[in-house]
Amino acid sequence: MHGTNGIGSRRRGRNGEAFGLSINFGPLGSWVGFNLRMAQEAAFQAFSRRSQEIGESPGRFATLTLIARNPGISQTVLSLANGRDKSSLTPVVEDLVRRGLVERRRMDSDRRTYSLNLTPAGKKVLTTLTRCARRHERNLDQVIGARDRKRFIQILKKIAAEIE
Amino acid sequence: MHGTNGIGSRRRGRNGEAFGLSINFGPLGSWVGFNLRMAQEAAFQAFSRRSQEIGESPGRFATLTLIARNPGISQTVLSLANGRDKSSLTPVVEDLVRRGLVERRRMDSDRRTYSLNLTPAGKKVLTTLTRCARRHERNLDQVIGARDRKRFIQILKKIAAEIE
DNA sequence: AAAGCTTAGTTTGATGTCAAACTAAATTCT
DNA sequence: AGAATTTAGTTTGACATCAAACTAAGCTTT
Repeated sequence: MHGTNGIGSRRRGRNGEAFGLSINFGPLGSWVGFNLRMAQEAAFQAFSRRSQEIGESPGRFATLTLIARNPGISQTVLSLANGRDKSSLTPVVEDLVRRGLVERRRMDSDRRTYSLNLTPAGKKVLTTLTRCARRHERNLDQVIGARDRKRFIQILKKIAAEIE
Repeated sequence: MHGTNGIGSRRRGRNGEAFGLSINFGPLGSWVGFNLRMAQEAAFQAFSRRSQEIGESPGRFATLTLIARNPGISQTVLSLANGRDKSSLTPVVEDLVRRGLVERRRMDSDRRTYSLNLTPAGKKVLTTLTRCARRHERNLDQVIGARDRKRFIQILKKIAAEIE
């Protein structure tokens, strides 16, 4: 605490941490919630820039990966896996289908359910996006350090799974 | 990697991690970006629920804290500290002023700039919110574990500051 | 001191998101 | 079998956010 936290000290980070002014963050500096948000935002922005360079929206990446890894997955399951509400998925899938990256057909067994699969074009786009994501990850790894990386991810998973 | 990651195993988490189905997360499971997003989302939802119980929006909390700790702060600096675009702050400040939690007056030295301060009512609300946030943090601490907490926050800060 | 540049904040338009209401299909109950 | 309930996906309405264009005030340069 008095851990004012070093942020106001001199950085040229992208979003919120650039200023020579010294800000008093009070308790925020030592709270997980706030730092989690700042880190997530920064990482997202970084990936966003990268993926826009190759003309794709960053949000499509997890969606395409999940479809690739779980062929025939339904929208509801996909939205759960992806941590978004199913209603958010509707326009995303629409867009992916429209652009010919995903194929979507009703299940025979249950005609409410859609079955999603990547098209060859979708696979190709995913390959490109994955390369891009790998560079991004390598970058994050450098910041985190190989020593802490595994533990760090473990904690993130634990938070996602267990927080009340 | 083969760390398919344990998520599909059995959880009742709030947002995206509840399902008995086993999903193949592919590389996502071991990537920082994805796990960061899932953790942030879960933590945010948890705090959101708590703060709504006391009738406040979760986003107001950091804003009020920063104003309290930096009396007379300007909107631009506040938005930087908070990691949001200055344009996002406009309606937030409007709302806080309207509800009598924040006082905002033009600076004498530079009449473009606003000078923000908490009103007594604002201080009171912040006290309540802070109590609520402390409970939330205690909860997070339990999940993270005292041993790793400090290092974990350090890494989050590092990501926020250094990621390209 | 007038012209041009910079800065603080607002407005506008696009996105992404959630939650609740809705539709249609499937299942369960009696 | 018919009614009631559940489930998959869509629609709608609210909100948060960003980025770019804008306005007004201040600063700089000549």
